[in-house]
Amino acid sequence: MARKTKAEAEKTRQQLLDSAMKLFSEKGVAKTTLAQIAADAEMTRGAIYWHFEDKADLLHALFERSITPEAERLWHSMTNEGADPLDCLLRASHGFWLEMNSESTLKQVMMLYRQAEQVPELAEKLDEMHCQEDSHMYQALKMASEQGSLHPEMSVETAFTLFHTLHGGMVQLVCGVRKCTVELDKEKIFRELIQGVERAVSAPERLK
Amino acid sequence: MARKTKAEAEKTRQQLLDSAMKLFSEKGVAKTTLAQIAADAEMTRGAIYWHFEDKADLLHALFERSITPEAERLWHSMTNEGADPLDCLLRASHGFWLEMNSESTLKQVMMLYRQAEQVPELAEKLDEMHCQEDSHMYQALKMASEQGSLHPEMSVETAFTLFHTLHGGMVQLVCGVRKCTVELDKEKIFRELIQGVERAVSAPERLK
DNA sequence: AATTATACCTACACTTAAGTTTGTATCAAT
DNA sequence: ATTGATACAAACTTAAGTGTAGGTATAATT
Repeated sequence: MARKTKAEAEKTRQQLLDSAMKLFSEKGVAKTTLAQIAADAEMTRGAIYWHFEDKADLLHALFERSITPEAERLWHSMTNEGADPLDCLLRASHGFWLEMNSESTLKQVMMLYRQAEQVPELAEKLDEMHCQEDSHMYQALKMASEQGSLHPEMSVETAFTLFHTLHGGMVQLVCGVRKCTVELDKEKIFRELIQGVERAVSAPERLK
Repeated sequence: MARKTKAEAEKTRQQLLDSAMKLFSEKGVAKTTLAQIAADAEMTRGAIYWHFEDKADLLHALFERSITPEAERLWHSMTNEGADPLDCLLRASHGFWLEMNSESTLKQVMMLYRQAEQVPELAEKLDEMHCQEDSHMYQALKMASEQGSLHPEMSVETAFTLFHTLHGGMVQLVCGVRKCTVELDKEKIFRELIQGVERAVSAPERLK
């Protein structure tokens, strides 16, 4: 076997990316070898080295393909024009948690995020994206604060930290090996959690 | 150079553990070689293989030395007999965050926790410890609930998840490569955060 | 139809880090 | 004082994974 048409070549490239995404997010970048990826895609390492320069380049390509779009989708849901900014954030968080808890690509992407921390090259890129996300969230909270939606003893920075930390914790809870002893109805818990967070950040008068 | 007295040998063993702790928590277990550890301790790998069976055994010894004591210290602070359980938890969380934010051994230990996830051997042991911690936190919250300290729309499970997730998020925030764009007065933020969490979980009448 | 560039596969060389063996200087005990 | 056990160092072996050079069949180009 040998040369294929351009379309076919692109298809194998995508398969390689699929397999890489699967294995990287499952076992981590460090513990996944190029041979394993090639095997999963029913190719050889030769194919990988044809389409990508090396392992880092492969990871980079994965970012370009799936992560950036997911990130954009995420913060679009946070900044729904017109609507109440605090409400948006709460809804977005709720949606985020629910989606993380399913077998979504978002979850896979988040798994990759964690793995990418190890690779300095990509850690920078991640930081950039995180900065943008953070900035959007911060802006939303600032708007909420200016509208008087925040609790008087809850500064914008604290509210930001609360959401920020909760998100990180959720990712860890779902993606991490860290099993939680207490298994229960996630849907209900997430709903109650959001309500709790609302009590934490909202101005009293906002909680009708 | 060669044989030393028992005291001296024990000293090098401790130095090896120190160096391992330092490098493991800094760069991760996978990316730290035994040669680097030996070099940092101004020894050779021979010394490591004398005192420990292999890399995993070295990690295991690190756990025995520092992690278990730290864990016990932690959940003792959560279950202060007599005092209001919810108050205990809130105080413990506050202290945890403050300590995590300094250059404490607790922080190093938490860094190790994250790294240990990669090693299946240790992941189990970690799970055990986490289960105990979880169990203690859960019990404290259950007591609080029975005393009517929890908000009517906040189940024990949800409160548990909130603390659990916040803790995980804090660890990630402090230990992770994930830099936070917004730098600010941590002391103030932590204080406000705890107050926020209290509003989230407490029964209305408890917030005099 | 002949040629060239593409899209791989195969095999091997190179690197890195773990693990093992051997050597050796010294402490401790007889 | 000799001997054996100890506490390492240094050299060697092994294994795994990366990177690369060469081959090859076929699509694309002329």
